[in-house]
Amino acid sequence: MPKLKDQNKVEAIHKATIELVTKTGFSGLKMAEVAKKSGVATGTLYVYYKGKEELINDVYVITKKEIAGAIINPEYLKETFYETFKAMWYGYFGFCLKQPEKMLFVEQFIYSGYISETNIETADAYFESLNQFLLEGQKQGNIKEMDVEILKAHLQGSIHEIVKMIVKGHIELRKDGMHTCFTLAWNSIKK
Amino acid sequence: MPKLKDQNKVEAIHKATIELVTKTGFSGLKMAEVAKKSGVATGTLYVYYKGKEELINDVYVITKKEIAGAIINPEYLKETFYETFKAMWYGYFGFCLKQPEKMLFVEQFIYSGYISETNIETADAYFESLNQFLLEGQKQGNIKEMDVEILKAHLQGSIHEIVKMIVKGHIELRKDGMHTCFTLAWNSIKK
DNA sequence: TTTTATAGCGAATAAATATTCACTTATTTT
DNA sequence: AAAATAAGTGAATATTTATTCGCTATAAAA
Repeated sequence: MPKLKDQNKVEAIHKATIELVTKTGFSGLKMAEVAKKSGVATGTLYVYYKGKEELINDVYVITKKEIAGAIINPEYLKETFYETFKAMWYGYFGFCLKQPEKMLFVEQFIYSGYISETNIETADAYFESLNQFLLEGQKQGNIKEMDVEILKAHLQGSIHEIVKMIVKGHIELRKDGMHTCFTLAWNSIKK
Repeated sequence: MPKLKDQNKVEAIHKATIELVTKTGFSGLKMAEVAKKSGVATGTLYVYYKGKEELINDVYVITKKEIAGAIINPEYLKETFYETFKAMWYGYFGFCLKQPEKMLFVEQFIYSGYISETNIETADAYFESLNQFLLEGQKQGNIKEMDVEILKAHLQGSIHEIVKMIVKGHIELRKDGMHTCFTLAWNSIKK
């Protein structure tokens, strides 16, 4: 029987793809660069993927799932809504700070049309339990009664933009900096 | 003496550039498409610009200036900090909602490295008086005392993300929807 | 009204980049 | 240890896309 595909190579290809797309966008992603950065030959990329588009779609779904996992985590379930929300917020903020390239990679695709509708739906489904959590918080009177999609957009937009500024070096995050940012978020949504 | 450059053509080229970059990113921008969309020949683009990079840089600075004008406007100066802030927030939210492609165009360039350092500085200078306004609000005790860059990132991130969701059709903005969004913003920063 | 300089054109060319393919290498099974 | 099968290679090819260039049209000046 034959040689098997190397999981390390797959991961190296994914990592290189994410980092390069972050810098250049999808159209700017060069297969030759992905190959070089991940330590394989260009031809090898076509052993793993049909082409550039399939590669991107695959990485997109995997990354979205990983992001969902950074927000939705059994460990974050606490006694009160506030405590759980706080754990989730810190979980996601921390993830973005540690791996901003994944946050940026996923952001790239809002209007691109490169990700297939099916893959977008698959990825969105990972976030369903977050909706449930927020709706329950509204019902219990913990947070403002309003369109949950707006709430999520507001919270995510704030985190993403702040993290971007930190990564760019425009903001220096001090000791209590993360808590200050959390307070902004909580004060905006609490009832 | 010769024919003069046609200002209508310049504007058509800018408009086409913004709309196309929004969809495809800088690397995905095709000169042939810019030409087609703006109703000129590809060769004409090179009468106006040295090449793709110069075109992008030019449009970037112009668009950043326009965005600054949507936030910083003498008409927005009111009696109280709250009222002025509200006018500015509505001004910018309204601008993004009306011309999301300009918001998205400028967003594209955070990590791209396509905009020259000089042009970034030129563009950033347009926002200086916004910093002054926020610092004054902190001194007067109207809003939280914290890094103004974080404040701006938080507010901008929220607006951008909400507008993106509206434009994508994921959120439907009802009668009082804009006010709901404003309340999120104000509650987060007020003291 | 003639001259002249530049706008404007778009097919041709040059440059960049995705993909293929004939070949080599490694691993598993027999 | 030989055979078989798929991974892995990277130079060659195909495709896409930026830029150039010889030409025409037009507006201002003489």
